[in-house]
Order: sequence, then structure tokens, then C-alpha cells
Amino acid sequence: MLQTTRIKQLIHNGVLIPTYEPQSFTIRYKGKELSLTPEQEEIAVAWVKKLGTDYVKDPVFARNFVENFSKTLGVETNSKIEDFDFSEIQRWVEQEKIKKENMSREERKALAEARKKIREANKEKYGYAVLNGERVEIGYTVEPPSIFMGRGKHPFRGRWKPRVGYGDIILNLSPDVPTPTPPDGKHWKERVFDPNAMWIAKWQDKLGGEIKYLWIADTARFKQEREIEKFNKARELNEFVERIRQHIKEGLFSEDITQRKIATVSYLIDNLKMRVGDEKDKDEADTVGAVTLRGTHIKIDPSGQVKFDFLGKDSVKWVRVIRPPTQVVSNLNSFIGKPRAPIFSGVRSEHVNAFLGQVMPGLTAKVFRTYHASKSVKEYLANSKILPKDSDFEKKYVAKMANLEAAITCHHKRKLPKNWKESLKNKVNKLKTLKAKLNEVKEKSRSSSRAKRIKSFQERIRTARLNVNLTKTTRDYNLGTSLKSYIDPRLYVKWAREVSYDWKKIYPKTLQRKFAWAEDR
DNA sequence: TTCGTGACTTAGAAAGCCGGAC
DNA sequence: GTCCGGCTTTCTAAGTCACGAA
Repeated sequence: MLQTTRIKQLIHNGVLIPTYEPQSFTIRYKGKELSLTPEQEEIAVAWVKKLGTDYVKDPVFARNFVENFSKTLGVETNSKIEDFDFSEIQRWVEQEKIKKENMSREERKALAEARKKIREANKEKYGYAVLNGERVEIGYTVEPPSIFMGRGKHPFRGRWKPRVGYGDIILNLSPDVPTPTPPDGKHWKERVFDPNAMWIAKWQDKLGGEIKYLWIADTARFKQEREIEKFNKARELNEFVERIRQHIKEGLFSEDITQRKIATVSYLIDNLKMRVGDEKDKDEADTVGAVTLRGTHIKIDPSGQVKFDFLGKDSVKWVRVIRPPTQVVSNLNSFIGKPRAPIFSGVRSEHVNAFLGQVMPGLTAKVFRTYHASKSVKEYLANSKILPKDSDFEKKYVAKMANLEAAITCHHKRKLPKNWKESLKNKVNKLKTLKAKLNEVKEKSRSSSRAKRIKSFQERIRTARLNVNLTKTTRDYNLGTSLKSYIDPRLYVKWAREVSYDWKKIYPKTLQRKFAWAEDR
């Protein structure tokens, strides 16, 4: 990995571990009252807070929880959720909710104020580091214990992810500073200095075993250098893309079956913007990407039409029908074996990346997604025909629609928001009302301001119409991920300048800061 | 060359907050 | 002035990829 800046100095105050206030609750197990240790209570409260969600209706989620909780309590691990009576905790949770709902405006405000104060104090204490003499923002809150909320059919969903203690945490600090003091008598696991690393602290997750980190924030210049490199790499692909495609085309016809497989995978990555899809553990949800596709995920009909149907990252359903070149179809046909067998067996991401790197040094699979997403935005903006004299709303609309193009390109789906339908209806009604009012003015008004009023209505109608369109077209797409991670911000900055629009209106506050570098490039 | 895993990036859901409609 | 919908932020899971060891 390219390392532009080495860290010589890294100073910070350690990390914040959220605490839990035990309330001395009891529960009933098979009718018998049990008092709980603070940890047991924390687990029980977490469960009660999930009641009423779809998660607890999932039998695996519930079974995993019960098995885990029973073990912690020392009761039979084959207990059922019905064996537990959490009503005391439920009552408390309910009361807290009612208390909050009945609060006066002032009380609510005061509470929010107090929360903010604590948040700011914590941020002041832990939220900054000195990195090579520069004050930068850092992540500082350690994950609190919680019920594991794996996506899709993750086999661990519902299990308890235990508390992380000071003794679990490794701090990254340069040698020239003292170790931050943990609370009374506690000790850090270790203190190290890695001048090439971007992490502040790390620990091993006790449930899944993976390493978790706290990072230098996106607002830090140090972090932004990486970001710039990423987008520059995607720009570079623009120069190489025809040569890459030629390379892929030749590979599709290779004598060597592995080469043919790698080239076919590369074709999918470039054309369908698929992720490469490395091998996963059995202890995870069964999702795939290009190299891990199995026979069941592809249907080829005799006409040469190919249908892909699988679960991708985060168990998002991915369905596409394409009509690829005949060589791709015949390759796929020859690779597909048993339904459950991997189509591209023997091929992993490292092979794909090595193959791509033969044409453009440093090119990897994921660069294609950045390249295609940014390209779709660039083209949408270029074709938009927006002029400086157009309204801010129209400019914002075009920026959003370009963003949508990127989200579609990357297949960033979301589940339909609960009130989506109603929200759309409201917007449609609003449009109708405006139209009716316009007609009324046209028919009845004789006043001197008639023309002016008509014009104003026409403008409002145009805005309302765009608003309806936006709600309809963005429907089940999540625009945030592409805006944050895939669209080269320089594209928006440049376009905004051309149409006299403030580029900052395209981004929320945090992203404006993350992309501050784009302004002068 | 493969394999395991540490480091870093990308991801959607949910919480939280804020400003526009009434 | 208030309320609530929707946007923003937070949270942490789930990817990618490089690297070291066998």
C-alpha cells in the first residue's frame, strides 16, 4: 500500500469505554425469581429493548440469544425464551419511554443540552490526537457490549458480544509521550507504536474473534491523502480501460482454463460492477461476489441470455439479466459444474488483481466500482443542461439524480422506508393542490398581480414535481454510500462552479469536511 | 503458491437531530 | 411555536487487499 506520510508523533488520551448503570433488576426463570449480576442484567435489558422488532421474531436470533443468556445465568442451555419473564425490566423500559414522551419542551431541551455537553466534554478529552504536530480528529468510543446484529442469515445473530475492558485494548502511541492513565487500578493490554498505521487503538472482538479498531478520522489530512490516491487511481483507470478490456478479451480465449476463468471474472467486475467476492468463513452469512459465484447463482438460457441471482455484501439481493459476448457465455457454460460448486474454483481475488495489474500497475478489482460510479456521475452532470440561471432546487435535483446514477451503478439498495408510500402520496397531493390553485388564479384573478402570481405558482409546481420524481426514483436506493465513498468530489466541485452553485449544498457537514481537499484541486 | 489474518474501506440500519410546514 | 418527517450522523458489520509464513 502506498504510504505518503509516515507517523513520527502520535499523541492521544486513550479511549472511552461506555459504562452500564445496573438497576438491580430481577427476572423470573420458570417462575423462579433470579437476581442478576450487572452483566446478566445488561444482557437482559438489551433483549427487552429489542422486543417488538422483527429481529426477535427470527427463531435463530431468539435461540442464539437464549442459549447464550442461559449459559451466563447457569441455567439449562436448551431453555426457551418463554421460560424467561422479563416483565420487571419491560415495565421499567416502558416507564422510561413514557417519561420521555411526557416531558415538557423545556425538559426535553435541557436533557438534549446535557447530553450534548457530555458528548462535547468526551470529545474534547478523547476525540483529538496530535499527529506530526497537527491536531486531528480521531475515533475514541469503544464498542459497548451488545446483542450481535449480524446481517442476513449470519449464524451468530442474537448472540451476546461481551464487554471490552481496558485490559483488552492495545494503544498506538509514539514513544515520546506517557501512557494515558486508565481509571483506578486498570491497565491497558499493551502500548505499541506503529509508524505506518492509521489506528489509535485496537482490541480483539470476543464474539467473532476479529480485530476491531478506532481510527484517525476522515477529516484528518493524513487520512485524506489516501482518499485522494484512491480517486486518482480510478482516474488512472480511465486512461487504461481500453487496454484492460483488450487484455480481458484475450484472456477469455486463453488455452489455460485458469486464465479463462480470471478473464471471465474480470469481465463481470467491469461490466456488472460486481465485487470480487473473496472466500468467507463458514461462521458468516452465505454471500458471494464474482469469484465465489456458484452454479445456482447463474441461469443461462439457450438464446445466450444470462441471469444472475445471488446475495451480495450485507446479504443484499442482486439480480441482473445480461446478454454478454458469446465467448463469455461459452466460458460460463464450461465452468459451471454441480449447482453447489463454485463456478470459478481455484480463482481468488489475488489472481484477479494480479491479472489486472499486468496492464495497469496497482489496479485492483474494487477500483472498477469507484471508476464506474464516478463516471456515471460525470456523464449525468455533463448531459444535464443545467444553466447558472436555473434555480437552486433544480441544481440540487440534478446533483441528487447524478448521485442516484452512482447508487444504481453500485447496487446500493435499502429496504423501503416505513412511511415511503405515504410520503410519496403527500408529495403528489401537494403537487395537485398547487396545480388546482394555479388554475383558479388563471380563471378568476383579474388583479394587476395576476401574471406575477401565475409565475410564482408555476415555479412551485416545478419544484413539487421534481420532488415527487426524486421520491419515486430514489425509492429503494441508498445514496449515502456512493456519495461518501465512490463519487470523486472534484466532479461535483467542478460542475458546481460551472453552474454557479455552492458545492457544499450537495454534501452534509461531515462530508464537506471530509472532502475539503477537493475544493482546490 | 496457498493460507491465514491484520489493516483498512465500504455498507445499510437505526438513532438522533433539525428545520420547514402548519 | 410546535411537531414530525426526513436528512444527517452514528454505529458496527462486512467487505477488500496486502503481507508474512509455511
